Amino acid sequence: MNIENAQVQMRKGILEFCILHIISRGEVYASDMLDELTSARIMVVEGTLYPLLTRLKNSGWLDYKWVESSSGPPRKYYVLTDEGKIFLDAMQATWFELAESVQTVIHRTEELSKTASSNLPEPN
Amino acid sequence: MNIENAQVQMRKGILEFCILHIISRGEVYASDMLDELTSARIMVVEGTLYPLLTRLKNSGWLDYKWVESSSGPPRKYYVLTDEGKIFLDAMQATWFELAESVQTVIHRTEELSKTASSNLPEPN
DNA sequence: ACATGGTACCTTGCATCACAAAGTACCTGT
DNA sequence: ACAGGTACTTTGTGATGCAAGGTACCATGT
Repeated sequence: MNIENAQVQMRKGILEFCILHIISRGEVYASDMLDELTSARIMVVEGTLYPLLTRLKNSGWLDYKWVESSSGPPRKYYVLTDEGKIFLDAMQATWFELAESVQTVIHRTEELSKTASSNLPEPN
Repeated sequence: MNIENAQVQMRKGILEFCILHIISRGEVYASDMLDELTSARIMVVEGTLYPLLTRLKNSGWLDYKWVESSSGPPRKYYVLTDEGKIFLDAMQATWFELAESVQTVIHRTEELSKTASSNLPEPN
């Protein structure tokens, strides 16, 4: 295991949440999402995004329609279903709770590192 | 896929970070960690924690020593190695960047939902 | 000595999922 | 017809969370 791998792990699940968010704004297709995620510094590649979209579609949270493009092959434009909106709300609540839990852990470490310093050898 | 599953996914990777944080405070054994994580409302079970500790140990970020208990079997007390401290710092930076990226996505959705309302059908 | 219950750590097997890589298909310009 | 760009799809691999079951140690009561 290395740091890159750990960073990837940390992003899992968050990705799903961010993609739902982007789709909630209105109809978008995959390349739109890639641009948006990249600009938010959340790196994703096609091999991750397309299977993820298919999974969300099969779960009933997304729907799509084919739209002809004036330059290139047709595109799948995705929208959130009503169920998807409910799911997104639940994910957002989970995100805030998780962020708060992590903050709790970080904060407690900082608190304890003050009081616990008396147990450590003195610095040079 | 269901909401519970999605919540589990979202927690992946974060767990590793939180466990390193807890160990960074001083020597602890697995049950200590479970208590601490539970009190921060981050649910973990033994089947997750033990393999994770083994992985972190094998990666060189943790070390442990056996300590006799006055009541029960001996315990493995874990500490961070120097490499582990560096890794923890990197994980913490990643966490803050990730939280900021997610905040960017949420914020942009809120902004666009204001201006984009003119494109939607009027409510009844 | 033996059984029981509690604590602590470990292992196996399964399902999920990110990702790389390779493939398919459509459109435009020359 | 061919080349190049865009868009979507599929296959295979490796990592890993977790449920379930297992092993081992200790203290207590009889």
